[in-house]
Amino acid sequence: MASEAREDYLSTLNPPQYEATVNTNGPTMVIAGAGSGKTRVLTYRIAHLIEAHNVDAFSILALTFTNKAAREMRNRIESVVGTDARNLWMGTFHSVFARILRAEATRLGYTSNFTIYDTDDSKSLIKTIVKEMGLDDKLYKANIVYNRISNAKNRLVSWREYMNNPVYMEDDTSNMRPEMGRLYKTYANRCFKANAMDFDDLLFNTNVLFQEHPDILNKYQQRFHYVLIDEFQDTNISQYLIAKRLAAVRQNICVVGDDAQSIYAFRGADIQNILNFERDYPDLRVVKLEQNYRSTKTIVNAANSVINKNKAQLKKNVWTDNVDGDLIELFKATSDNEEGRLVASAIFETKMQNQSANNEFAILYRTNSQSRSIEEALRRVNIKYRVVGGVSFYQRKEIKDILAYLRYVVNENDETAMRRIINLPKRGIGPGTIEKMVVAASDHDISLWEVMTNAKSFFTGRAAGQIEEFATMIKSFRLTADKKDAYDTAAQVAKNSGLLKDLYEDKTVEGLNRYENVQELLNAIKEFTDDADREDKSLSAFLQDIALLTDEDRNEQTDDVITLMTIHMAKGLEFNYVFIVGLEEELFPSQMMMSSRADLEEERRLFYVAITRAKKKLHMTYALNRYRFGRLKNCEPSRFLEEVDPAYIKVNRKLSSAETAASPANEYFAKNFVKQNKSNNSRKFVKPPQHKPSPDFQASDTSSLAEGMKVEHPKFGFGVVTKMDEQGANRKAQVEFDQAGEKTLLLSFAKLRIIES
DNA sequence: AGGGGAGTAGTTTTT
DNA sequence: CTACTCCCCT
Repeated sequence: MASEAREDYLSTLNPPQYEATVNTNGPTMVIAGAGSGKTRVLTYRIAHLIEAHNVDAFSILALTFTNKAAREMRNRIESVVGTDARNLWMGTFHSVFARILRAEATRLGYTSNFTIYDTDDSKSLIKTIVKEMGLDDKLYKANIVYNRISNAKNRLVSWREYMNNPVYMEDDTSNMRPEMGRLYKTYANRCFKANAMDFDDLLFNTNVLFQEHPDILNKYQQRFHYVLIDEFQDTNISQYLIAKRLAAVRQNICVVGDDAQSIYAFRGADIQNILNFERDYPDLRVVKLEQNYRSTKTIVNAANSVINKNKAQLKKNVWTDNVDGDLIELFKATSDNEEGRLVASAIFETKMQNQSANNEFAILYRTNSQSRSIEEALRRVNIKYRVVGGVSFYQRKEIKDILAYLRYVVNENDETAMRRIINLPKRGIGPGTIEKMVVAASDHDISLWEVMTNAKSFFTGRAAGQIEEFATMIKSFRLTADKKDAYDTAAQVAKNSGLLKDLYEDKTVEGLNRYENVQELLNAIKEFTDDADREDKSLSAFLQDIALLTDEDRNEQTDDVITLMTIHMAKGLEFNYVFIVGLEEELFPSQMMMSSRADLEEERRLFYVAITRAKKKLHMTYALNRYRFGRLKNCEPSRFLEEVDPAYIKVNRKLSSAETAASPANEYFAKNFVKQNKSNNSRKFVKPPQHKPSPDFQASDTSSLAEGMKVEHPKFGFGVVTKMDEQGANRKAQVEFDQAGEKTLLLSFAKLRIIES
């Protein structure tokens, strides 16, 4: 089977795909539209390196964004080149460089079994520090502080540079948070003392390592002859610099991405990387993949009509040879509950008509909290589903509790883990006592662990004895960990710590569930130690193994179920039938993303990603009322709905409720969308009168727009402003167009040329 | 120290 | 609506 693929993998490629696959040397950038065979190119390129150029798999470094993507790519390469694929250095940035950092940890003053803090760990440490420094925790919220530090690290700004940078300082002062720099410093020092790195440190410290230790950089430059990066649009500066340094000698760097699908700017991803890339490598080979093999013409064209509204983007023309397909169906619901019912019945109908399986469907939303009403509706009609994401297994409290024990057994300096477990189950060691320990440690300039082992000599009271008892227990766990494998240790910890007993005695439904979860964790550890191929079965090895895992690495659901997930989670996936729900202002686009153009464009890219997940048919829904914070709020349809070329949309009137709130957007729909109650498959539709913008059309500055002015709109033509609605960011104008009738336009968005004042 | 009750703030996305 | 914090009482 593999040999067959071996022979003709090249013949299946279209010309640009072929070009991107066989030109393996020198810097290359592949701009790949949605569904254009991006992964194919990447996998075949690697396969080609191994097969045709006899490149050693050990010298190829391929970096992806998720573990899942790495795993799938490795499997696909394996099906072409065989087991050689296992020798590839392939994984997420975080996992690959965590591995390198472990090997070189001592050069940076860490030990090789350093702990990796996840976001929760980081935030709880920040909370502790804010409290210790006596700062207002309403002002210095863990989220805000964490994001600020994270952004700095992702731009490679150390705490020292941060505190010396007047721009940051002024920024913080004007935000009433002048202590941010000190928090960054303290947080960084505490992580270091705890022998711990957070997610951002894994990249930040790799940069430090390569910068300050040229011999190490050189070693890895010699090792990796080829560097490939998937989802390049999602990389941040820190990640880009690592890759650039590694490829500096041979210049064999290949990046694949789609600027239109960049949806992680909030996490530091920088579209600028794509532009910098062209600047950094003048003799760059750029290949564009523009043919979409995934979706119908309707879907591809509708998606294009949306993404074209963005200003910041590379020129690209995504097209397809596929059939026209069904129109996009738009449902209006009166409430989130009705939205769920509409979706459920549409799924039911589609299944009946097309004999389609559950796993051909996906329901996509902006926020996880939207799944609830949908789930209820699906349950009512007995459609099986699974919710991807949300609280993952490794984030569950009971799992984090056990893992904190295990982490503390491995790393006695892990302060965050210690704080989590020292009074769990209750041992009479409260916040006051912990405070005393911290003071004693800093007074005598010793570690917390040293204080704990001799608690009675530092302070009196009943708690001191409890602490020593706890320390003794941890010591016994460490003895076990030294001699036995991960499973034996974990089993002992679960039993002797008292955690398992506490859970066992809780006979509520949730309690039972938690108990089962812990058992499942123990099973996972057993599986780990039973793996014959594994050399290191220590607890430390297990913790390293799971530190960067996320939920989807565990559930290999092959069941025939519908998938519910956020749009972010859906990136890279495809489904025959896709439902995008909750298309309402302030929800999608999210109200937190409406204040700047850049943010709004990111939301639009997110919408683009959602649309392009669909192969055969797309449904979109919005609700006029929705529960938020337990209160019923009324909502307006999303502006994004207006941005889809109406030619590709069919408004479903049969199912939508009769009365309409008189919102501007509703009027827009009433006027612009053609009602089509029968013939689902009809590809004929009446286009609304389309205006061709004047050749010299240019959007004017609309800040002084007033009633009575004559304007031109690129699509609606000429008209007169009949009413202004001045409301800060949501400034709107009502315009009576000669051809297209009356429209309400959002001025932050609509392009208008003022013809006459 | 810890449990219970009242009050309050928060929901954007994730390696 | 829920998860978290604060405060009071034992």
